Amino acid sequence: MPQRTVRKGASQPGRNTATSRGNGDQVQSLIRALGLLNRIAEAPDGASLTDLAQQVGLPTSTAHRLLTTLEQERYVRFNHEQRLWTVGVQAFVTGCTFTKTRSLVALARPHMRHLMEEGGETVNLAIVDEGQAVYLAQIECSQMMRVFARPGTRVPLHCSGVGKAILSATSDKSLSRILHQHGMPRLTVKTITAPLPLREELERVRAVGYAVDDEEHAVGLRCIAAPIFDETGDVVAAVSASGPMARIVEERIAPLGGLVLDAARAISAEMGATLR
Amino acid sequence: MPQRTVRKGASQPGRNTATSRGNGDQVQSLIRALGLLNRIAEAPDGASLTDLAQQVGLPTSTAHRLLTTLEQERYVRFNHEQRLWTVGVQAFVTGCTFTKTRSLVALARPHMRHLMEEGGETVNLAIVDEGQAVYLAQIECSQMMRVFARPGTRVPLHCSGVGKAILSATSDKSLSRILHQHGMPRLTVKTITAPLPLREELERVRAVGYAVDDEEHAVGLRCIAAPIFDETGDVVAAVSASGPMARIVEERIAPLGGLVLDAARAISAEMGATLR
DNA sequence: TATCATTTTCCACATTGCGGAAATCATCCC
DNA sequence: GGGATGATTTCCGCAATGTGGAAAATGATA
Repeated sequence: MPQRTVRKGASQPGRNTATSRGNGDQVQSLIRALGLLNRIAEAPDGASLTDLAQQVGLPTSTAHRLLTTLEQERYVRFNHEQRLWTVGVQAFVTGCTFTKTRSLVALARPHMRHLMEEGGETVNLAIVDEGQAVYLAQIECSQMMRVFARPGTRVPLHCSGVGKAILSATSDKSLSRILHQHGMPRLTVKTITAPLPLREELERVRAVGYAVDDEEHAVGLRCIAAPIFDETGDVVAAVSASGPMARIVEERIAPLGGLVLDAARAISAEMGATLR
Repeated sequence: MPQRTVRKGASQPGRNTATSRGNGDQVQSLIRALGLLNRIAEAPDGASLTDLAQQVGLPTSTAHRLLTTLEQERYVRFNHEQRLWTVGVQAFVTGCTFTKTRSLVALARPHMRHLMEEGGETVNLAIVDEGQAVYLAQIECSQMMRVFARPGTRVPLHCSGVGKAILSATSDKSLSRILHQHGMPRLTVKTITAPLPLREELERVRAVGYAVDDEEHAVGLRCIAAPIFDETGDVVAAVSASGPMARIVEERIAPLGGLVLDAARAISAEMGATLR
């Protein structure tokens, strides 16, 4: 008897009269295909069919069928020489329209540019999603040594400038939930990895208005960030200016923090937030 | 008897013994879901369920089921107030990894930056896909008046700088196929809308090495572009510098063209192309 | 409150997606 | 070159899954 993966709905096994179907059910093949797509996106230089099939727990034939369908629609590409699957053009085209729908990016860009010019450092914009930050846009500074933070990248909240800025304006209940869900993995020796020190740190952030990430995410990197609010008063995003420790020295933190805070406030204001 | 959309394979209707299945068949529900996703991406500010269902030719119940599944995986978002579907974060995250896999972007960036600094205009990188150009990356200049060309946007080849640069290095056979497939829609009064003048124009492009888009795509916009080749000698992309007519005056075309050509050659060289 | 226009849920039906197995294609090692 | 290994691609019978009509909920409009 062929073993079938049962639906999420978890109907009693054995019983399969038509009426036993769960209610909140979704399209299986689509969920599986998107799972494959996510895995491909996670793999830095592509993944092979067998790897992918194993990762998502599907027989290769099924995975192959889904992949070729995705390929037909140009959401994935198959490199015949290397026999690796990578993300396709159409996924890029579709994905890029995300920022178009969020007027946030359009509103923020001029302020980000201004901040880059005043502060002289690369400026990033990130939004909150599922307890993580996602970089949306970047204005690069013209220095030789620059910070890399590709739009579309996810970063943890507990150990990044934008993350701490966001958390500083998050309710304690949400904070606990996020920490519980994602934990506090250590990325560098300076990463804060316990809730209590983090809460103390967030208290400091609230006091000055901006967060400082001091090599907590990557060695040699300093980052200053402030939260952005929407018209309901909720945090929706954060702006940051970041650069190498060698350039953003101790004395520059306060003035740069002021500039970042100004930019964040200006963007919040455009979003319809009432200044506090 | 419920009417079912038949598969691509086009087996004889009525006959549905197991053996009648076509060979090149794909997963229907996935194709439909991606179709919906594409439509959502095309709609500037989101689309309603009924609109979407109508556009892709599906009953609303089916469209709704697919959409909620896409939503569950965060590939689309549903705005409850406006009752509109828009592209979701995960589509953005996945789509952004496309540029990571193409080392082209990484190789090109430094040269693009250099070109922007030398030329003082916004620099774009676009690749060829299905007879169109897709903007991949942009380095903005610091002028107040800047050109907008969002990465992920598709543009026609016959009426854009990058497009003409690409076509200038395309075989005549491919050129005919592309023109036949996409036509030559008029975007401005200056758009070239007939094959013969275009071929003459491409001859001029080949002679000087760079293409000039003189308000053919958008009024007031001038754009200078050159093709990028890979190690096999095929065109894979183009770089461009673009700005307002008022700034890129007649006398600047030649020097700027030289800079653009230099950048394109440098990137081609990094891609392993042998200079001609 | 009544009417219309959407969205969401429900459910029987059979089409469509599934996966084991076999065939094909590449690559490596003797 | 042969043949063994590991991957991809095709095949095909089975029934689970996706489908779409219709009805129920929800919301907007008058």
